[in-house]
Amino acid sequence: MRAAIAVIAEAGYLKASFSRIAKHAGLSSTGMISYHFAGKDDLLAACVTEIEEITGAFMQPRIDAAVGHVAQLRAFVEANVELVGEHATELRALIDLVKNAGSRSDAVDGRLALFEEHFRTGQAAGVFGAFDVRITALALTTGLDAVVATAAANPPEPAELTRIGRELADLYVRATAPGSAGGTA
Amino acid sequence: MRAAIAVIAEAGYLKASFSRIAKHAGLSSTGMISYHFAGKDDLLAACVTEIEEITGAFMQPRIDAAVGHVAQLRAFVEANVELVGEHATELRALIDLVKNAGSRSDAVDGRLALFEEHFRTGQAAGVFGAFDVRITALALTTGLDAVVATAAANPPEPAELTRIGRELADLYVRATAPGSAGGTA
Amino acid sequence: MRAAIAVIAEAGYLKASFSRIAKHAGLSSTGMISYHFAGKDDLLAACVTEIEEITGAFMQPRIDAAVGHVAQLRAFVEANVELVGEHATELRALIDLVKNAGSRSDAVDGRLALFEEHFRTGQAAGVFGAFDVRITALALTTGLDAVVATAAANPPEPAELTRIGRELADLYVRATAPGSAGGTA
Amino acid sequence: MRAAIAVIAEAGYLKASFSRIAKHAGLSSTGMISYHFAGKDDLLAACVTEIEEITGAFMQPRIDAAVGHVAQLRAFVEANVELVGEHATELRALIDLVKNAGSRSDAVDGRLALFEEHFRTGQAAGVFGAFDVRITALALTTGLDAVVATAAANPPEPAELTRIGRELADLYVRATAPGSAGGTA
DNA sequence: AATGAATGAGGGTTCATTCAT
DNA sequence: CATGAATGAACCCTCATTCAT
Repeated sequence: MRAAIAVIAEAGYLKASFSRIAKHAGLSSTGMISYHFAGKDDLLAACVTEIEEITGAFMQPRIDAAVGHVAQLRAFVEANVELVGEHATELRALIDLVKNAGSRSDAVDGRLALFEEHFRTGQAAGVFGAFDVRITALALTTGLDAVVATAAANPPEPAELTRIGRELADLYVRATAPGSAGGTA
Repeated sequence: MRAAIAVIAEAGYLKASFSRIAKHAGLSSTGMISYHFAGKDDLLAACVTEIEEITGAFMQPRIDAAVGHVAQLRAFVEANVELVGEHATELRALIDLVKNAGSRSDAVDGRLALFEEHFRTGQAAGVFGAFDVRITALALTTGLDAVVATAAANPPEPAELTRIGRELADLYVRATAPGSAGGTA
Repeated sequence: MRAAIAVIAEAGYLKASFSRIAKHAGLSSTGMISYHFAGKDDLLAACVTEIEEITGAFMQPRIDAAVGHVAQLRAFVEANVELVGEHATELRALIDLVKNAGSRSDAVDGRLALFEEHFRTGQAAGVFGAFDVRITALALTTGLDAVVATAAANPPEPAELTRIGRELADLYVRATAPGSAGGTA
Repeated sequence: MRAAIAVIAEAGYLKASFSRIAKHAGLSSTGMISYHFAGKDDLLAACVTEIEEITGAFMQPRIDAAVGHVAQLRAFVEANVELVGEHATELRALIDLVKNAGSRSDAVDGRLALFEEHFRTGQAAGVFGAFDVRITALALTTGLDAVVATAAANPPEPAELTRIGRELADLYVRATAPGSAGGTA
């Protein structure tokens, strides 16, 4: 399964065939994969779960440590970007998996809903502007993914990573801030 | 080639095989496709070009009509979202193609560079904040794509489309505006 | 498709894989079979149809030439056995296909129904005894198949074939004749 | 081994893989099956033997109780059909095994030889007609199998079972009776 | 007696591509 | 411009068998 993740990260979802995974795992045939997993979907779902545990273990504490809706948004973004420093491979795989989801996308929908809810309660608390939460959540989560994916493609140094995270967080904080924004001109 | 676009939009990049495209085009064999196009990459590249001409014809005038960096940013976003009303199929195909680009992505890189340059000159003119142009361009273009893709998946009414475009443009204008940005809290 | 029939006849239904059929047909890969037929079931159904046309062309005239229910029963049995002389391969294949039917068995059910109906009208005409038509039809058709299959396995000389047909027809005529039947001792 | 019989009866010979049998037996691996049996043929042969002991225990006494060749033929047929009431599963499996015999068919050949010999001695005793014993034995045994198989597929009530047995026995007694049968018309 | 992992072969199917017609 | 047949590779999956533990 580590092999599957590695192959997806390196060769991409499309090329992640059982053959390639088996070879990468040092197996002589694809039979063993079918033996351990009910099918390709099963394997991929297992990968998603595994990776999410890893990323969750990294990100959750940092998010919980933040106080207030804005700080938590910032923490989420920064933690996600910093994650590239420690789990670039897993992130590359995860993003590719999520992109070609089709069905296995409980995760992605979950995060979207989480953002929406976060924005909604933040708006009620007056710390976010009066934007459409669905559209905003969608745009910002996918934008975040793209930045993470790009960073994970060839990971920069930690300092640069921190800078990217802060830049993006700034961007998102600005975008969601209340105040005198967005007249038609 | 219209058939190819239709198939990609309906069945997705992954399932867009020559057989399926041929059937959709009323051809009884895949031979003709190989005859007209050098290979699969060639066909897909041609599709991208074709679609871009269509979208360009729609968007370019609206962008050109806008005056000033901010208004042009807004025009780009709104035009792109409104495009869903007239070319949902093409947009679905294009976004799927771009997602699974790999190589054919001159287009995507082009748009990214365009955004970066737009931000840079806007910053020089003092109408945008001092953000990192690369990160911002990346996050905003992909976020835009996601919103467009979601809208194109099952297109809403024109009025709703206009609203979505304005919401997203507002978000992006806020995100790129100069001023009192992103303190750590 | 002739290859498929030949392989089924020689190697049996179980071993009739696409590989074997392709090799026997002089094809270099199994792809062509999947190209011409929607699936294995499709191929096998086509074989059944093909064989039934062949056997029908041989048997039907002889059955039609017979007058009366008893003579027609005899004609059917004898024609079926004589068929071995000219189409042993096809018969072997057909019987193997029918044995492992599962679904494709319109044919087998058809013949069974035909026998039942023939017995029923014959009983009404008073030329057959008062036996249960379903049980009788079932037992006699499968018995016929077994004799044909055995003969087809290594076909005897025409004269012997004729003898076998007459013997079996005699047996069936006796079995279905009206009169002093089956006391418990 | 009981598991093997059950699986063959339910899923059919074709689908009776070691995996399925192991699962049905509550084993977590197929290893144990290969450990206990030399191979698949060995397992299947063992199943045949096992089932034949069961059926023999039921049928033999009833056959022995009958006096005279005709009565014994009747007893065999009726006992075999009645067996469905008590061992439908085993019968389904046995018939499937015998159908796809290939090699393991000592049993089936044995029964055939037994019938032939029974007919021969009966003919010598003058209680059977002058038919060809081989052809007759073949047709009647397979016909019997088909009726049993159909009954075993979804077993009817005991009374109906008795009726079927008697009907079939009547048929066979008639078919083998001596006398003025089978002129060419 | 039982497990779990591994193997190697074979299964049917789909694909992009080629080519004579 | 179009067809239809053919190729060779890759795909996911199932199988019987083996073996260390």
